[in-house]
Amino acid sequence: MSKQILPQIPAEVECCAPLTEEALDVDQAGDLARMFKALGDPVRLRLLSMITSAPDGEVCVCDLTVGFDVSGPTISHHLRVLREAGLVDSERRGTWVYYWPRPENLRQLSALLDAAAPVLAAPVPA
Amino acid sequence: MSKQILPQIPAEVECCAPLTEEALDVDQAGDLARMFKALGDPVRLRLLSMITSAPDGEVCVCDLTVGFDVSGPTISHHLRVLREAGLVDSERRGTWVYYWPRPENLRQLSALLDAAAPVLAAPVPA
DNA sequence: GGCTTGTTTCGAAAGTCATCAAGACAGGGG
DNA sequence: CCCCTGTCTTGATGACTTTCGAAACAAGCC
Repeated sequence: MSKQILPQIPAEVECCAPLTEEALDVDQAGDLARMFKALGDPVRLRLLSMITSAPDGEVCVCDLTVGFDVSGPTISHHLRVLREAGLVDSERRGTWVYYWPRPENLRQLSALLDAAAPVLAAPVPA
Repeated sequence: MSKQILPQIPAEVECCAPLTEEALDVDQAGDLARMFKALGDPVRLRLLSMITSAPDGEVCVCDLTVGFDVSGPTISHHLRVLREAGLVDSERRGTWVYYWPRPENLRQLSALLDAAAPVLAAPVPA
């Protein structure tokens, strides 16, 4: 898995001017938006949460298909989107395929949003 | 839907772990996915970064339209998506409209991603 | 009142996405 | 070797998104 036939896994995006100091440039915004877009679907968000909350640090696809009202191919499609966005990685071991998170990219998104939330309580106009 | 084609997980075994974890439930995933989806566009990400990095804590729309290759109506559309997702808020004051961030929701997303990034001791399979 | 500038809404064209069914591919076991 | 189960790819389709120009709305100024 993680086959190179499919292009464009952001290996690891350069880190990372704090959002509070300077606005994103166009290239950064493109890479980051692809990761956020991958999170912008309820099925994918639940899949990721199941992957990241697995006690073993990885999950078999056979455990992911239960509990969703969508077909197997659709799950597979969403897992591919998550993988190509750089949020998870996967590997076939024997009969089953396992997925695990890529913490470096998840943390990058987290740090970006944390920096985006103003520290001082904003003097919000009424 | 599609329940008919989901084969029951074989009674067996080591593949299928408990799966009774604290994964997101369906309602949470829907709300959160709407916010992530709003971030999943490069133009919106740059808009948000300009809003959150503003020294005054807010930005006039007239300052946001410069620096983008898209038309005014398109900027307005993206700002509305960010506002309806709960990531920013806005107000008209006289001639101009101002936008500012909503830190509580930005921090919620940040915390979610931070929790999703495993504590790095995870024995990631080779 | 009418003009000017800033912002949003409307309507439409082009592109992207989620989803399914059907079938292909991979690996284990008879 | 063929079959069975698990997972992925293909191809199609309906829904949604991005974007625009044109028009509407809002507020200030002559």
